[in-house]
Amino acid sequence: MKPMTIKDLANFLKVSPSTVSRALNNHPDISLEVRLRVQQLAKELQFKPNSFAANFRKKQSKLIAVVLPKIYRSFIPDVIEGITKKLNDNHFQTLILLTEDLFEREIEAINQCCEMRVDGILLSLCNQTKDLNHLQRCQTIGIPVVLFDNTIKSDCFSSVHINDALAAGQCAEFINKQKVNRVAAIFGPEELAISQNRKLGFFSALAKEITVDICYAKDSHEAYTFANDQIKKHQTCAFFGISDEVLLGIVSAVNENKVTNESLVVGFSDGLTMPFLHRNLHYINHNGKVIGKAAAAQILKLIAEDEKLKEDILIAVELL
Amino acid sequence: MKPMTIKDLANFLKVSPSTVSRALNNHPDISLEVRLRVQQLAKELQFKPNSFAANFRKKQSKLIAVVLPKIYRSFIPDVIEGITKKLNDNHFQTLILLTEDLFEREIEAINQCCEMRVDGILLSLCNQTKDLNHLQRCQTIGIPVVLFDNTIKSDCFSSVHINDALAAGQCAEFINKQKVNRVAAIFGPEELAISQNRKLGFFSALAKEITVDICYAKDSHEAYTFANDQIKKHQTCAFFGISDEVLLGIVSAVNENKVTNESLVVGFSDGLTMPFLHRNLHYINHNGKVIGKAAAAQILKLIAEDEKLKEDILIAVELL
DNA sequence: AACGATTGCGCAAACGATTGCGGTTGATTT
DNA sequence: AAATCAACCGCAATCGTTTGCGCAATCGTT
Repeated sequence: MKPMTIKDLANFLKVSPSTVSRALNNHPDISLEVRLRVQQLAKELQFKPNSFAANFRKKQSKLIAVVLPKIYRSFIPDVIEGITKKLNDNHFQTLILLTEDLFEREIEAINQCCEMRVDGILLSLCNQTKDLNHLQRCQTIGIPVVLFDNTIKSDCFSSVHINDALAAGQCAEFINKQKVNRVAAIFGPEELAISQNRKLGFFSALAKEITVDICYAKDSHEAYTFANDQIKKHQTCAFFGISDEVLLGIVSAVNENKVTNESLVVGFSDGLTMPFLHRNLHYINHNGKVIGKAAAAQILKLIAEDEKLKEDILIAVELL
Repeated sequence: MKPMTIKDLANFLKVSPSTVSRALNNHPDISLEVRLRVQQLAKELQFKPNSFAANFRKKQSKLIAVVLPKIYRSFIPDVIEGITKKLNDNHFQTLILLTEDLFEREIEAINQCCEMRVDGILLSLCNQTKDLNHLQRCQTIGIPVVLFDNTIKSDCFSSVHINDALAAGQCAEFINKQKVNRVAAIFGPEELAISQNRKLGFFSALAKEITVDICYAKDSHEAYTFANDQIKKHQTCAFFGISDEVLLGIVSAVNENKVTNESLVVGFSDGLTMPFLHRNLHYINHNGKVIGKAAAAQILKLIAEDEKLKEDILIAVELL
């Protein structure tokens, strides 16, 4: 059955289509009486204007694309929830594009966004991405972009993340106070900006007399192996982990070696899984929902404003 | 700067807009020569037709909505990845709508889908949902719907999930063989279909002489508390957990009571986190990616077909 | 050579909502 | 009483692409 159009309503009510349109949009030109009559019939008939036609005419999609490498088990789900909630409240919808951490797929995704005329892009870069040239097209078309989570420096695009160096420094200072003389620090892939920043912050704050064993782990398993080795070799009992995935490996090794209670584990976590597994875990609460909301808020701001200005937003975190 | 249109291209090439359109879509009516000329210029100028206009005209959005309660830490991220990958390969995009496990929000989401004219809906019900009346509108408009994960019986809509009862039965049989006489079984919220099905399958397969202590846990913490109690009360050393979240609570309790090595843990898991934390874990590999792909494939099939037929798809699983 | 079939392209009408502009009322002002 | 003005509503163009139909040119057949 062919769906109703604004014309059908207009014919039925003996008014013009333009009047129906304006009435439905609460345009002040339409008298209260007519407006109510239109709106009521629309409600009764469950009529909704074809948003295709409207968007086409108004040149807006009410769509925000979220482009990211993959939906890791922790953090990212929260980010997405934060984003969609914020966007929904403002009558925008969330589109998910996955790059699988491949640069070509990122380019492709960005192009698709342009073709679909999304109103904005929230982008978490994949690790191979070294520059932002592929975003030029967005700039010329005028699609605002906000970088989040995995970002690189840019003087064109807004970004949202936590102050990684500062937070890692807090972790180091906490370890300083614990009177340990050796710590195993496990970061993510070395080329990641996030790894670099946190490493810098960690080292510049850590007491000089503490020996550090470093590892760059790409997953839980590598973290586990390294932590296990360190325990066996040096009886290490203090650990720093850059993410929930890494922390999982650490805690697994600690448990298996039955040194759970003597061990101190510090790192970045969303606080939803890991504290269950280790009572002596101290973590920077890396709350995805907050970041997602902030990123969404920023893109909405950019859409609303005419002159797009860059703005780097730092989310405050605390050590729990 | 105003973006290029098909007319601009046409003027430049001294052909009609219709020819450009057909050339771009590889319509056989257009000679190879003209077709190539058009396509090359389009490539050079990075021209992409306005998909709004095209979709509007063709009455299709190339959008599939995924409607679900929330993005839990495990399983769902994989489902989403499976879906988007499959859809992307077929030139569809993924829209995420979160219901927060609220029935009103589910209705709202479905309505939004109808208004946006999505081409299909993948729906995981929220727990309050008791019937499928709110999907009627989709039926009359002709938007295909596929239920996945959390579903209820329906004779109109296709569904995709694993054979919960059978899989739970496999778990029970495994426990039967282990010569234990007591097991703590932890399910999810009692009203959930998934809980009911797995419980039924589990009990009908479990040896009669084994004593079962049941709990319905809504999160890791409740599972932990119950498991902890059971260990203290009955020295329970065999556990069944319905999900990764529940298993996390179990393993946490087991570890804390230092009965890790003596304990047997069986349940449903995606196999990505839990096997790390407990070496003696046997699990039904509840692979989200496979389910996501199957659901996406089904919705694509429904879109392609003219007469929408219902089909319940059972994903095979194995005990690892 | 005459006639039907095929190929290749343009014309113009959609698709459904929005919106600038202009026209019709009736009320208010001078 | 004429003029001014505001309040309301309709006309028609518009957004950019697709597509049914028609027309001309070319091709092949008897």
